Amino acid sequence: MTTDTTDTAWLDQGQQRTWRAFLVGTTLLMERLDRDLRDQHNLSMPEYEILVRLSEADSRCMRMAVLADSVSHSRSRVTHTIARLEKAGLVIRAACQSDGRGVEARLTEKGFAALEEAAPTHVAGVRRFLVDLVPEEDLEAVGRVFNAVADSLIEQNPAMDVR
Amino acid sequence: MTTDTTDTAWLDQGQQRTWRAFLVGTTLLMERLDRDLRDQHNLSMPEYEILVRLSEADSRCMRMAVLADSVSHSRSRVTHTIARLEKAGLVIRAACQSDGRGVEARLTEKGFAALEEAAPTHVAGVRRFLVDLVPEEDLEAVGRVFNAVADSLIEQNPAMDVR
DNA sequence: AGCGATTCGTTTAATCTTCAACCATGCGAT
DNA sequence: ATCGCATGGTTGAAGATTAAACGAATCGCT
Repeated sequence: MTTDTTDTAWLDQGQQRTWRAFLVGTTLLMERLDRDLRDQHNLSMPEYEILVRLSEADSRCMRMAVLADSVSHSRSRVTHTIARLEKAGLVIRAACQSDGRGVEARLTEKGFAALEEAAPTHVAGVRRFLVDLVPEEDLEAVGRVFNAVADSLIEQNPAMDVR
Repeated sequence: MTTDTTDTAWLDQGQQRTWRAFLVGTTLLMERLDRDLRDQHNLSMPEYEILVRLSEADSRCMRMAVLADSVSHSRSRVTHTIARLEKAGLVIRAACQSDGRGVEARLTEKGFAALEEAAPTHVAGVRRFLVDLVPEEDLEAVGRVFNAVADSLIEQNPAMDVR
């Protein structure tokens, strides 16, 4: 924008540069982590994230809605993702005991094994392309910032296992 | 992961929390900015980004490949995005003078107007859900971090208009 | 108990992105 | 000149995500 007849509070040059670096950086980072997982372990990032959450849950099993909230994806999306994982035999679905509407997704042994295999690749990527690249205090700042962002965007969200 | 027979350099708890906050935060942030643009201006984030780049270029016109590099999207993706924008009349394509293979995308008046309309919405969102939420020095850290990330992931990329 | 409003999860279709194959042009060496 | 190869960009199909509509079960209230 050059001439400006609005009263919009534009970003200053530094903020602008930060914002674009963020956009480009995340685009490249996500793409790279995703590609590595796909090429080496036949998993996408979203699929991997789901497996991680399940692996940490009691009896490696979670309700669909809780799972959806924990990764901040839509329920529809999680339904599709779980469907794929189920087809691959990494997860299995079962009706929920306590709530007739509910469905629980449980990690299979095969799913757990797949996660164990993929994890080192993923973590190495996160280190190599992010964590090990910058001073610890900058990384901590990133943590503060995105916690604030997430908090400000989560309104009606009971499942606070998010972080 | 609980028991660990690998020699993988796992993330410590703080790094882990940072990483997850980043994932969840960016997911929610992007989704929100995208939704706002769509609802109010019928533009997606990627489309908006393309329009921004074009608006800043000489004669509001760029080669496809340069455009692709500048937003860090695949060429195929940019082809599709530009096709949509062209159908909407916001952009027009023309053969490149100097290089018979080349195609230039030029912002139309209508496209420029659409961008002028959408920009305040977008910037307000970036402020509200990111910039205004955190101390300036934390934001600057974010800039440093993602510049480093982008740099480390850009190898063979001649177009350095990225930032 | 019964009724309306919510919540849960799925489904289908539309939209967007990725992937692989492809043609045309330009470049460099011979 | 011409051959081989790299680059620029598009295409169509496959894959993933979003959006909207839906049925089923639960909850809250009376």
